[in-house]
Amino acid sequence: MAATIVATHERATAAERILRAAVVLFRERGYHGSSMRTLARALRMEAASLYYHFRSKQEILFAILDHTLDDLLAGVGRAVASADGPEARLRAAVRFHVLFHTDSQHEAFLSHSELRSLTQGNLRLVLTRRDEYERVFRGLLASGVRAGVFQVADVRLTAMAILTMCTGVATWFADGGRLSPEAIADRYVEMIMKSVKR
Amino acid sequence: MAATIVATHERATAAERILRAAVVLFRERGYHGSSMRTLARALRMEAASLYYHFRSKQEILFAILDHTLDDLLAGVGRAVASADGPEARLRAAVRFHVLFHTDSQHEAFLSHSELRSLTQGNLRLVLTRRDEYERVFRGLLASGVRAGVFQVADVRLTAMAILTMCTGVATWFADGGRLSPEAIADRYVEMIMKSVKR
DNA sequence: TACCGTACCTAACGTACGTTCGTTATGTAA
DNA sequence: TTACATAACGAACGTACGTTAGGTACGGTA
Repeated sequence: MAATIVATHERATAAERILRAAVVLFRERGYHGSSMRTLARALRMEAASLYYHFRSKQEILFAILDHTLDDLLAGVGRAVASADGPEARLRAAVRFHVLFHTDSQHEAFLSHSELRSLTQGNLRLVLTRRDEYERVFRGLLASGVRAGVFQVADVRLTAMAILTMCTGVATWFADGGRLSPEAIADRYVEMIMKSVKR
Repeated sequence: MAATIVATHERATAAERILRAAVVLFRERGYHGSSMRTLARALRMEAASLYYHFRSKQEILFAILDHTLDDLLAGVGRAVASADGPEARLRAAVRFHVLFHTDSQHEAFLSHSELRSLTQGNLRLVLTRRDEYERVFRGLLASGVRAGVFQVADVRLTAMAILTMCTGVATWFADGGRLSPEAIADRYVEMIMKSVKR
């Protein structure tokens, strides 16, 4: 499945452990609601020690979002390449998108909710690549329309609707809840295909 | 249309002006990223003066979310009552939901993004009523399924998908952008109806 | 054995936070 | 004129913030 920020199994480096703890903390209390001291406490360190691994709190947030975008772009690329034809490709892309938002739920959530906590320069870097990600979905829809298999009134709007719908999964999904990630992905794929098919 | 927190036209009371400025500020920088001094500056007051109108910063956030839920519940009630039959009712509810998220964009955004900044007691109050709102949509879907006009694999999941999709509008909608609120609402209604119809 | 980089520590810096206090100016009713 | 309510003020409280400086223990390498 989608790679998380770090390999979960091997012995993680200190920087990786910090990023993972920060993801959980930022998700729970938000970037501005989390302090370096709280983050350090979760790692049984002192706040000052964090500065050996990261230059600033902002750099930690940016690293999280940057790695998450790496995974998103690589994952959707793999998904699209694994299928043929607009319909199968959109299915694969949507499926990946949903599964990413359950597997890397917290990272994915932060990638949307904490954009406003980025400095201007970091925000630009993140937004550029997020646009790239969105363009993939617009492209899939457009080629399906050209091929005559999809019927959508507005490609841009539909892409946005699909993405925000799946992105929303990260806000309510609960591990061990009623539905498995696979079941959710399957149903989301069906709903979306039904609504875009000619 | 959906009532905003305060009447926009008449002379607003100080408390109303504070809430409106807080909505904009919290939306831009988040609750924890906004200080009472910054909020006061936006209103050309001193931070201390805010405490004449509100007991605490938390009370300001809660007031915003509480009023927003008032408007949401009242609005969806009106929408549903204005139509007959599961299909027309769902159309009306979705339409209202989308328009609320363009008209009261910032309030709506905060109602989702700043839940985690509420104290435990305030969170409980808000969540209880948000559940009530969600139940309306589940009820509409379920009665459509019973009537044989809808076909959905999982009512709960579909309701969640619909709501988060429309809620997402508040994250990207831009006043004066390419599409009017009405156009967005119309298209969202069509996409959703297409995906739930038998 | 001497040294060096790694990974942490304690202590402190200056700043900003939410909030409280006592005070003041203005308007209104008795 | 007195009395009170309203709505604001400046100053200060104690606490917490992000960050920096300087020091220490340790494991490996020359």
